[in-house]
Formats: sequence, C-alpha cells, structure tokens
Amino acid sequence: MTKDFECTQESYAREVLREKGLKSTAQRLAVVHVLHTSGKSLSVGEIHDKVKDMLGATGLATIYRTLEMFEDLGIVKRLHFPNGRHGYAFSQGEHVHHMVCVDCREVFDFPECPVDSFDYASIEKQGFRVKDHFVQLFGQCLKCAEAA
Amino acid sequence: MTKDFECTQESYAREVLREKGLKSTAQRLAVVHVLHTSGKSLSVGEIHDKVKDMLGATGLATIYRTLEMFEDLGIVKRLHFPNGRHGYAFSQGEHVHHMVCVDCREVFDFPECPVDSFDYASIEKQGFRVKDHFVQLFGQCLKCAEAA
DNA sequence: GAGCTAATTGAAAATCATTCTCATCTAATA
DNA sequence: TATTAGATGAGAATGATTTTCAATTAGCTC
Repeated sequence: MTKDFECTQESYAREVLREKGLKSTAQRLAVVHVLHTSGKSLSVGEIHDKVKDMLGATGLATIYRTLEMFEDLGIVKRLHFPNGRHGYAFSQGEHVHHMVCVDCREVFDFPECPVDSFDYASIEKQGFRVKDHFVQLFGQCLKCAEAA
Repeated sequence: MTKDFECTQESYAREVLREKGLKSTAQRLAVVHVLHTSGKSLSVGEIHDKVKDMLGATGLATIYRTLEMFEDLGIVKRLHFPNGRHGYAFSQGEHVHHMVCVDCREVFDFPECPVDSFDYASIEKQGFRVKDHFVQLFGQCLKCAEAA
C-alpha cells in the first residue's frame, strides 16, 4: 500500500523493512510519519493518538511492538528523560546523539559524538571495557528561550 | 538510632539529612547501607527485598520515596538502562558519571566528565543552550570478561 | 487478480512499575 | 517525657508495558 503521505523517511523505512524481510504495514509507516513530521520527541501515548487519527482504531501493543522494532533497526531512538519517562524520536542513521529541549521536547541531533574524543585510558586500566554509551543533552531551544 | 551497620556512607547520609532538616530513619539508612555494600546498581525491588531482610516489613512506597529524595540530595544516582528499566547506585558527590557492567551490573564511577571538554559551539550556534547532560557508559568489567 | 502463508494486528487480560491516600508511628527537639 | 512535624505501611489507584490468541493482511506465487 502506498499512501498520500509517503515521503523520504517513509521510503527509507520501507526499504529497511524490505531488507529485513519485514512487512511494510500501514501502522508501521504511520509511526514513521508521525515521528518524522512532529519534529519533537513523543511519548508512546502521543504516538498512539496520532496514529489513530490517521488510521482509526489501532492497538497500543502495535505501537509498542513497532517502536521496539524500529529502535533495533536504528530508525527510531528512545530517549530517557530525567523523570523516568521515555520519548521516541525519528533517527535516520546509526550513531547520533540528541539534545532535547526541556520545555517543548523538540529534539535536535548532533552527529559529532562528545564521548568519542574522550580518553578512556583511566577507565580501561581498571579493566573495564567500554562497549557502548548513552549521551543525551538537556537544555532550552531558541524558540523556548525567546518565549520565556 | 545508631545501628551496628553504621559506616562512613551512613554517617554522610545522616549528615546530609540533618542539614536539610530531614529525619534519619532506619529505613533511609538501610537504603544507603544496601546500596553502598552491594557495590552494584540495584532495582527498586532488589533494594526493597534487602531492606526487608534488615528491618522486616517495610513499605515499597517508602523505598520509592527514599530513592527520590536521595537522588535530589545527590546521595543516590538513578541509572537508565537500554531496556528502559532503572537501577539505583550509591553516589557520593555531585557530578559523577557511571559506567555499568552489562553482565553483573556493577557500577564504576568516573569523575572526569567526557562531555565537559566537548565544544558545544556547533550546537549553541543553532540557539540551543545546553543546561544538563546525561552520560552513561555500558561495557564489561574485568571479572565478567574473565568469567566469559 | 486470486490464493496461500507466515507475519502482523487488535483487544483484552496480565504483569510490572510507580504514586497516592490516610491512619498510625517515630525522630528530633524542648 | 511530651510534643509535633515529618515519615511510614498497607493497600488501592494509576500508569506503563507485555502477553495471548483469534482474526487480518502484506507479499509472494501462479
């Protein structure tokens, strides 16, 4: 099924799904669409609501399943907020970090990794082998700073 | 009340609590004791179980309240795991980052901040003002590497 | 384009995590 | 030791996530 809302991001998702032998369902493409067009990170509930607006009745479990799958595929990034809640954002490409505006929750990417240039020597000499890292910046975006 | 298990970390917690006009209850000191002696990060449920071993019947809500308070006081750090679960670790001092062994969940501190030396220029010229950051490293500790 | 099949979905139940309420209790101070 | 604000326990309430399973559908084959 090809829809009106098809755009680069959806074609990209479609492609990744095909490569993995996974099906391009309306629900999956809607999740990509919602995340991509919103620009900011969204909670699972918000994604669910927006997908329902597009497609009508849609199971919440499907949203969870889709987000988990997309995270594994690197299409979606899960963000951890200080309050323990999670947000999801569209994220084309592998190693990208994010900064989140604490006011509007808009998400900005930054491809340079602040941690890559860090010298792990002091850590690794304790025998710890670093395999992955999670970096997220919190702050205020221009719009919200001006509005305040 | 002063208990057998009193040690540096508990005295420290006691001190911080006093400064803030908060009470040093058996439950609060037990949480510090459990976190400090375990060495690794623990889930809320694990902390609850261990505190119950020490004190007998203890409300789960108290554990949550205590952890939240200690996090605000900088005595405890909440960790975010990739699977969305949380862990808690003892953490004396303000700005400390953590690396977590993905096998045994032991937590190692590193006081040097990998992000502090990062040049935010490219980010801030977009108008984004960075206020806080969350950094956590995942990897394998020496013991687990040898055991594997 | 119809039929086949494995993958996917929806709905509800189940599970797990977290917060709230309120009556009771207790640490700290006088 | 009496007072009292702050803290706790138990369970209910809420919220987040996962599981189950019968019904549906995307993507293939012909």
